[in-house]
Amino acid sequence: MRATVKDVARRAGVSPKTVSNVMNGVVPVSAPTRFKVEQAMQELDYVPNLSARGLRNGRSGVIGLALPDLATPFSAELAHHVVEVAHEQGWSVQIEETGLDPQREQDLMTRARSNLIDGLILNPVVLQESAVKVGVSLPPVVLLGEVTQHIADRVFVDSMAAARDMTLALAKPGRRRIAVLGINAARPSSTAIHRAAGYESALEALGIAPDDDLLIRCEKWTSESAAAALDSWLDSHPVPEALFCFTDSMALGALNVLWKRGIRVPDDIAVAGFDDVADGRFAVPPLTTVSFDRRLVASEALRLLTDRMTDRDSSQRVVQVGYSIVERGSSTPRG
Amino acid sequence: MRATVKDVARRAGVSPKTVSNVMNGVVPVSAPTRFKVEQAMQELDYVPNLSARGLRNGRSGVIGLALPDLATPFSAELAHHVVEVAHEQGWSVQIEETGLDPQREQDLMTRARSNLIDGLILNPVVLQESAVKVGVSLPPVVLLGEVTQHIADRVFVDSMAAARDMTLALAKPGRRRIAVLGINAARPSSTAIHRAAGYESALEALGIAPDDDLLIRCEKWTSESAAAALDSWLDSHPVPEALFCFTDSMALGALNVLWKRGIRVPDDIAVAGFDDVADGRFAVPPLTTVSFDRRLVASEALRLLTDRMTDRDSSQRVVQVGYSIVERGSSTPRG
DNA sequence: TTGAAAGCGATACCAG
DNA sequence: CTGGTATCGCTTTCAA
Repeated sequence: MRATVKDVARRAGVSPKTVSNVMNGVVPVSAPTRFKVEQAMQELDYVPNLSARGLRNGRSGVIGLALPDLATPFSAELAHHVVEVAHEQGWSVQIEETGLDPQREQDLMTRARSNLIDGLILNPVVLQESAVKVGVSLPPVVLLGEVTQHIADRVFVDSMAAARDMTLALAKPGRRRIAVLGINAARPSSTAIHRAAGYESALEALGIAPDDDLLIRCEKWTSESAAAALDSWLDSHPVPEALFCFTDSMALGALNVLWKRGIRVPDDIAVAGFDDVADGRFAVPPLTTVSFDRRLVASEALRLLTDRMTDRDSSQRVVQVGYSIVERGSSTPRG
Repeated sequence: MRATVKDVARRAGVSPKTVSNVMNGVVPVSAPTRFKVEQAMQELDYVPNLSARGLRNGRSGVIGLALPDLATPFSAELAHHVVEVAHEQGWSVQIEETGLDPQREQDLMTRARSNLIDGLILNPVVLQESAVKVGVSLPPVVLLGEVTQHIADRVFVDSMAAARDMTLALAKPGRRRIAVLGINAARPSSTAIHRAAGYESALEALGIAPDDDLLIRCEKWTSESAAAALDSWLDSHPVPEALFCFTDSMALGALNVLWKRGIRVPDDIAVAGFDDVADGRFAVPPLTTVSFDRRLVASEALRLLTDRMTDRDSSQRVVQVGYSIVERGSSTPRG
């Protein structure tokens, strides 16, 4: 049987309370007592039962991280940073995948109340404003991305400005037929909406008339569906001068299709993505993209979350993380 | 304040035990009683406290998944499948990263005893046999990969046979100078050892004398370090006829370096990886690789783990998952 | 500074 | 089929 505080207390000749004091280190304990207790813990190979502690404290030491799909490089890199930052501060991370199912996002907010999670970092895809409202009385939630709501704390990158800047960068050498890949008309994600808006705003600034034929739809934001979407689109459209993909994963799929068709990048078409994932840096050619500090996103999210745990009533806080346009070989002549 | 079983019981006019029976559904409950209880739960917006349940049951409903680095595509895809499979069966998944630090793997086995985790799926990099031994009396552990030990259950792919087959496939068109990338001499991982052994065994079968100059070292198995390793190696070595990278991530880094140097793939050099990650399928050119069913790895690991929870004393079980050589454009002439 | 006892919320045992 | 009651392991009043 596993040792408990009682066992440790008995062996050390003290009370359970004292053992607890030694562990938590907030109430002062005399050096000899502390030593006895620590020795007893060693001898009994004592490990505290976190379920019991969680029950008593009302806190579990675990935060939830909910992402659409852990397998996409962007989510994976984000999760990596959240896990690292959280561990540094003594938190464990429970991973949830929401897929493309709005219901799952709802469910999660409920599950978060099961007290196995002290807070939730949620990267929503299709979260409606209503879903977040349910969350008011629940454990703290920090949203990642550009969800328009005014209740939960939030960390985001200005996707619209970034998309605008990227479009402008693609247009700079005089390119005018600029297509975008990633429009998801069926259930538009707020991210898609913002990036499309940035693209359109750039066209307007450039005096380029918007052309619906240059909006390439792609419901799932994976390399695979992006490749399929672009491939079939190219069957009925001429090659544009530039292609702005709403994520790097989609851009990698696009590069593959273009290569297969013998369309040269960047000579025949410039390609850009968004997120600056590792594989984009090593793509052939290396991918031009919008870069931002994912570790900062992770650490800010965690900061907001832990702050919120101690002060549930302060007003909503929003953190904006900067970005930069990184031009690589997929949009600039080989150097 | 949150509602408890007591509140629900009071409102439904029954005892707490009955509420519990309704929830767990194992003991029969009369229809009217069940209805009253369910209504009360609805009205009070009742959500069970999992910490309390965990304390009482000795089980938390959470499994741990420990990976070296969540940001690598292979780990990410694996995690994705584990999370999905686990959720289907009602488990939550806590993610831990071990990095390259053996100490972290040790720590984990201890942390798993904190009762917040009912079992652990561990993909070790450098776990020594001793580390697993500590785990005997602990919660169930399932190891992923080719760790040579005889205590914990394990799911693995025959890396050595796969590496041999891949080397033979690369050699088939008469290629003889076949280099490998991924030797990590400093702290050899068991995976590296197996794949290197497979490579050597293939050379022997082919009657090719092993050449240490063709063993390219690379301590970290990322695109980035692979690219750096290959780049500097090429400074002092002629281009080999083929390059077998121990993971797809490394192969992607290699493709990038070769492209930058104007070395054509597969015309000048054939390239292959291992793992069949999504980005490899869309690489330029698409990557030849060793493929295996990651979802099967995940589901088998979970099955072994849950079996072990109910029967801690049965003998070690080992599941081998098959593989196949997938030849794509990086090793075969364009079709 | 330390000890004794209560209680967090859910479940299992044993009656009825 | 249902109700009381003890209990899981830890922390936290309140006293000493």
